[in-house]
Amino acid sequence: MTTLEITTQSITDMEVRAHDGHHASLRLWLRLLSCATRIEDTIRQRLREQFGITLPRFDLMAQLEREPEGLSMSELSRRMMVTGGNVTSIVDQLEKEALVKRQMLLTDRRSFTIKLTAEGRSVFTAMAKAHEAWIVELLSPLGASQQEDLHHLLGILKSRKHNPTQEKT
Amino acid sequence: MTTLEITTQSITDMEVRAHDGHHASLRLWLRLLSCATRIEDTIRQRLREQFGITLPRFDLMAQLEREPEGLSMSELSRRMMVTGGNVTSIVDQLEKEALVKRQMLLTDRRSFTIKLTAEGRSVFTAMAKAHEAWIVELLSPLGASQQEDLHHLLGILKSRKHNPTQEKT
DNA sequence: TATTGTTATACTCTATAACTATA
DNA sequence: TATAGTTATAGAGTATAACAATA
Repeated sequence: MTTLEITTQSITDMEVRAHDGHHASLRLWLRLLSCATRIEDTIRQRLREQFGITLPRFDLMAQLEREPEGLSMSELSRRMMVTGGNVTSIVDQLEKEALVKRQMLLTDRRSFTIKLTAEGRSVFTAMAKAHEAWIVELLSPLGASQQEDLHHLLGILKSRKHNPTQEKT
Repeated sequence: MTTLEITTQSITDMEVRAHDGHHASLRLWLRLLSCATRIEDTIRQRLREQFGITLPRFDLMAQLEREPEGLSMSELSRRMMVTGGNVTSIVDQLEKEALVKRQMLLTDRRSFTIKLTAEGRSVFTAMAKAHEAWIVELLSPLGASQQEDLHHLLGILKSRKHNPTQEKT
């Protein structure tokens, strides 16, 4: 992409080389972002059209699906990386649709456990199946070994922690 | 990631293999999404903290920066893939800050051309420079040749068109 | 009639901060 | 005091649809 052409004038050869590397990184980033966004938008749209659900609600249900014992609000907040108030509203909506339930805790009356309802579990299973098929379809331009390569490269990229709230150097 | 474990019981070996491939695609997708989101969030946060600007406004300015002749509202809408009303509000905000300007068109009095102001251009240059350095930093876990590999693989992924509003097969 | 752009409205997600109840 | 969760508020981005002006 040429979205971000540099406007610097009169630079040396070394700087040119550095800028070339910079531009390569930029192009890579724009391509990465574009791939991810396009797939995400497709998923988002299909989830809404076919199941009347949003991605955050789907994600919250996915968190619960893998934890049959349920999760507390604060744990959901931590895992979904959003603040508590937002979890409250997402859980409210899902509870209104009887897809999840709040369960009192005997040990701590401030807290409770969020679980999928039976219906929530069954609905989620259907959604997850469709979701998985969409992903397979959308990634299909890449063969299996290419997907492995990509997985590996992204693993390296992911390995370095980005902690924007704390990192300073 | 194991976010979306399948709950199907009693499946045959072939189905297991298919599901393994499916799971591999899912894991790949979740990793891709996670990498993109983490970088994007970091960029978003730094743009706001250091320049008081949002990503869509930055993106709109980037579109204008590469088109010295300016762009119409509808062309901006097309390129940014958002509806017209949203472009109006983003341009309104940028115009209020004197970073872009609307310019009357003599040939069509319904339309006009959006351009960066001199200040907008200078501000954008500074932001783009910082932005580029952030990208270089955030992609630095990967070496140059790994970045090339990643770029290539994503190119393949991107090549297949996803047109969610039209595709039907 | 079709197109350009604006306005109005509504919805979702998000963060922040004040608040209640409990530990 | 600290923690769990809720509520209230505000802001951004988005889509849809009705609208005015012009082509």
